Amino acid sequence: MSATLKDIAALTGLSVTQVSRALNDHDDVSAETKQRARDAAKALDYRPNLSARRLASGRSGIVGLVLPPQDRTPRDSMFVQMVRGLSSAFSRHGRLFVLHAADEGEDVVVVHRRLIDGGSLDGFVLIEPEHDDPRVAYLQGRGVPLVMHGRDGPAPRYPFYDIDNLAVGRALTQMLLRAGHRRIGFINGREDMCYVAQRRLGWELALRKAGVAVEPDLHEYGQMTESLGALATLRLMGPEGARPSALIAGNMLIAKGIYTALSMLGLKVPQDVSVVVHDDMLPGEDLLAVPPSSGTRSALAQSWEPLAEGLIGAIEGRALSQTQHLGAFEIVDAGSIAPPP
Amino acid sequence: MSATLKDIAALTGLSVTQVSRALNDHDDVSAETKQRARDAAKALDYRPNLSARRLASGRSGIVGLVLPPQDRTPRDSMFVQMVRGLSSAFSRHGRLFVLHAADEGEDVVVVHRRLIDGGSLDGFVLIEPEHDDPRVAYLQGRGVPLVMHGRDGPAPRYPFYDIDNLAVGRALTQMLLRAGHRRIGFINGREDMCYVAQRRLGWELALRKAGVAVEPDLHEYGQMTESLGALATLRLMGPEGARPSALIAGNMLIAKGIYTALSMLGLKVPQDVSVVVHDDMLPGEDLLAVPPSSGTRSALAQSWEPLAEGLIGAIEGRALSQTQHLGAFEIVDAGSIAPPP
DNA sequence: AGGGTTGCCCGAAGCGTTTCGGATTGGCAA
DNA sequence: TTGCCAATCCGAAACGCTTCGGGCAACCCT
Repeated sequence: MSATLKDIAALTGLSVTQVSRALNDHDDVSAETKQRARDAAKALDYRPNLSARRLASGRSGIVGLVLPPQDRTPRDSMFVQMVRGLSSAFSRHGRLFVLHAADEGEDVVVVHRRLIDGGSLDGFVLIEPEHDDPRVAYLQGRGVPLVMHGRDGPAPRYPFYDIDNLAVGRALTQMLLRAGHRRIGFINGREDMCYVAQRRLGWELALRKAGVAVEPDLHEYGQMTESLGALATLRLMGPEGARPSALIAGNMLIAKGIYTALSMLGLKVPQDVSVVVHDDMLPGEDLLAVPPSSGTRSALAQSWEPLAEGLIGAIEGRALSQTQHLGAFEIVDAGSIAPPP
Repeated sequence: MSATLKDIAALTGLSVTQVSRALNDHDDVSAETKQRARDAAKALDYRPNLSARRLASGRSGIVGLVLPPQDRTPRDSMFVQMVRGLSSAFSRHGRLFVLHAADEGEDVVVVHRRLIDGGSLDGFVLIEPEHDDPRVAYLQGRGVPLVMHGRDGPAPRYPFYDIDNLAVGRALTQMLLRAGHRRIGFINGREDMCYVAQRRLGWELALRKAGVAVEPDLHEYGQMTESLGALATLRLMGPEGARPSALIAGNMLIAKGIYTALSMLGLKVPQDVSVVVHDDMLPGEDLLAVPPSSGTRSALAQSWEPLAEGLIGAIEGRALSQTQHLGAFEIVDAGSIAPPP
């Protein structure tokens, strides 16, 4: 079948040992030998057998992600984006990235366990951190490398890539405060998501710092969909007197819902209501209909490369500080903010 | 770390050989021994090391699918459906299913090759067959098992799961012919998809058999989207005289577009135009707005299990006839057909 | 009783790789 | 000369599993 180390050894007259060390760039191999081994490898179209490598060394070069079972369609296209991005990032680093969808009703931890015990995967990308995530506990308990997309708390003890969501929440709020708004509604994401809590905290801090009382009724949790945006807007905008004069949208879908609801209510942006939004810049999400909005912006697409680097770092045993990355976000002004009426 | 065969052998007093054979249910092991081995395995929480297994036997128990790089978002949610379905089906059969997204600009065959050479995957699920598919040629050339979702030609020489798309095209056409229609438009899928060609053929055959001349202008190819449905409808319905009196939609999205366009034109279904559609019964595709339509119906969700069985059959060397499955489709009457005006 | 069959079991080899410990040089200082 | 060091190399063991070939009973048939 495929060429093996033995074939290269035979061809070059070296020993299997030395060929292995040469190809893996160990440092007790002369430059000339390394070259000879590499040439022969190329000539024979050698591909290392990952199973054998894994068996001997404990590393297979394959990493993976387990898709939680419960999620529903609105996020599907994001998952495909993610898989594409991670595949590509890991492949640039000579690793293989692979996705496994957990079965309905299957415990996610058990799935990870199966993948590890099978002896096939070197590490995992985790998404959607929970508070005191059981996956983290399990993987760390077994000494299996992981990297988290997002994080639980400001300084977790695992590799991660995240943006400063507290700062995002604060920035969005401050943009509105600066325009003179005092009653600022926030239509956020699911309550159990860590980044959602962070953004809410940012909102609260900004309000307090501006001397504005925090009204919990002005904050809405929910699955980040267009209908959440619309329904929550209708609710917030209900009683004329207590209406917020500005709204923060957790993402573009929510913003879309907000615009729909506001137009139903006959309210104009920004004359009647100001709107800001955090934009993940997901492509292909049929958002042509959404008017340009001010707010914060940070491409989710830029997280795959740092995630890959973080996981590889963890696998290779680099220090925690080298495997934790914080992404930046921009502030955009697109004219959806005006002083309160 | 994890328990090995040796541990079980030590615990039971059996040899490693016999334990291996017992757990793999070979037939020269007594029932009692098998039970003893299984009990010990459970007690020690034994999980076979897939790398070692693969190395020794050539099989890892992992199968996969390579996501072609070019596809765009409308299909994303279907991919996630598929990954979920396949994961679950294979896991029922004790296999691990895994997805790898090919990188932009990467040759799909090369990706398959990497996966095989790594020595990690036992076989592949292929989707979206092309004519003389290079992936099939490559995999068959290397003796790697595969199963196709769909097929190229009526009786390909590889395992597959498909429905009889020629019959679907014919059935849809005949439903309309029986109601008296003679000018029947067909808004189909992408020309390079095998099933699209089959359905078109069914349309042609039905028309000819009914003594109706085939007018190529009444047939439209394109990416199966709502906008294709709408645009193609506007085109077909343009010149008053040559209008078809009935339309066939390749899937529900196209049907949605058809309904939108017809209502823009002020045409009513079924009084002015009859509509039939093939429904893949994909959940979560925001089709609430589409009126119930007559046509054919076949749940895509039912293909994952036969696909899994087909691939496993191929891996285990079963005969081709046992690994080729044809799914059924139903005919539904939902009142979207009337005699031509 | 001899020969064949059947049922159950085991030792050892081998899959392709990494890695541990040592072996072999040549050069250079003592 | 001797001893020592660095630079290179190699043999052999190990990873956990499957499988080939054979062994040893116990049984049945003639």
